Amino acid sequence: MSASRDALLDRCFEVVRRHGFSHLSLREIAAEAGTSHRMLIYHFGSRDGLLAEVVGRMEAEQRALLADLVTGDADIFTVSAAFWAHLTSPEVLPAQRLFFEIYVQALYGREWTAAFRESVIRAWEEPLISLFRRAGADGDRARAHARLGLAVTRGLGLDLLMSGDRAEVDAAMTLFGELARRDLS
Amino acid sequence: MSASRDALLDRCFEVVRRHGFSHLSLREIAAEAGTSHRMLIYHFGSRDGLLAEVVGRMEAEQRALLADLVTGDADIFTVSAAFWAHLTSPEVLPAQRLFFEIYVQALYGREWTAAFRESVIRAWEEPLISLFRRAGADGDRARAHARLGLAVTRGLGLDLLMSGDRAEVDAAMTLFGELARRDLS
DNA sequence: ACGCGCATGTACCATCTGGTACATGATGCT
DNA sequence: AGCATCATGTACCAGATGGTACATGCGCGT
Repeated sequence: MSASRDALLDRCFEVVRRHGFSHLSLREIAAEAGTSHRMLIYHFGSRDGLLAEVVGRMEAEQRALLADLVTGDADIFTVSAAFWAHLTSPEVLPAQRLFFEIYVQALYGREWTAAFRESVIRAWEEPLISLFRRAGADGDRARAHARLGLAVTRGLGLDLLMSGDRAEVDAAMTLFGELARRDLS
Repeated sequence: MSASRDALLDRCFEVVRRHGFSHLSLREIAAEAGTSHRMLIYHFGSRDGLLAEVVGRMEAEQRALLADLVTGDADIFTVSAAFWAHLTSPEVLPAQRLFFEIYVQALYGREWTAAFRESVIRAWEEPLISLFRRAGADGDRARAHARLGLAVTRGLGLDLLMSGDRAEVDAAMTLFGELARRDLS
């Protein structure tokens, strides 16, 4: 794809990451990204087209993160801790709002979220299950642990975003780590 | 407050519960509720005013539910099970989308979500903590359990809404129940 | 019966929306 | 040098948006 298009998408992604999208018009996104709405239509076809690509960018980031984390022989506890530390770091945390904003649009069945809908649960399932298997859980239990761990991460992430109570949310995550560890050994 | 206004708000709440709000204009909400946008402005002042009242309605429902659940001498496990059963019942589950949609708008600091922002974490904290205390956890641990339990409920609720995998999500919730119970006895 | 306040309809407003038409500048390939 | 492709600007469109002005109905207390 063309370089200018990529650069444009980068900038739009940054804009959306910072401000969200649901209350931003095409023109506002364009202005914030330093271009005209005409250009966004030209490159992405429509507002939804642009949002679909932005979502794609976010998915790609998540996949990269996942690949980064499960590499090598790290166990589930190490991976979880690194994942949580990453998600709640000051640079990444604000971007989590965007994740949930997209999530909600996906729940309403918006077409441009199709790819997101496919990946948001499934992409994490297999890698997590195999990590839990390695930690000693059998089939169904590993699956339940995977699902639960992901839910805890997202639920506590939401709490942290809303409340800002980092210490208390971290304490809850630590508690969960204890509970899970106890079950697996 | 006037009866017609209340009835109108009821209907708007139903509309929003079913379809969400972020992609609905004032006129569309009005049409769906069987009135004119003129009337909504008249009664609620503005679109945001209407949304603020809708959010108030949702908060009231949640408070009523909470009061209903913690009544009497039920322990935390009974309460949690009842809460989860309620949230995931076929009538209530779709309305959860709305909860998360409001949540996201609150994360972006929309003014009409002020009341929601105040209550969404705090209203649940104290009652849950005292339930966990009764179950044998001391101060900080009870607090961490409360926070974690709420996060699990919301995280798994999100998962269920997205994936529809009721059996697997229920299994994860059951697993969490086991883990927590083991810690508390 | 009358008046008053709540409720409602009609018509309008400026502004913004996503999207298009058309012309023109750049940029590189042959 | 000339041509084609990509990129971009300007101007426009029909329709929708939140909100307002003004008139008018309807029902109740007196």
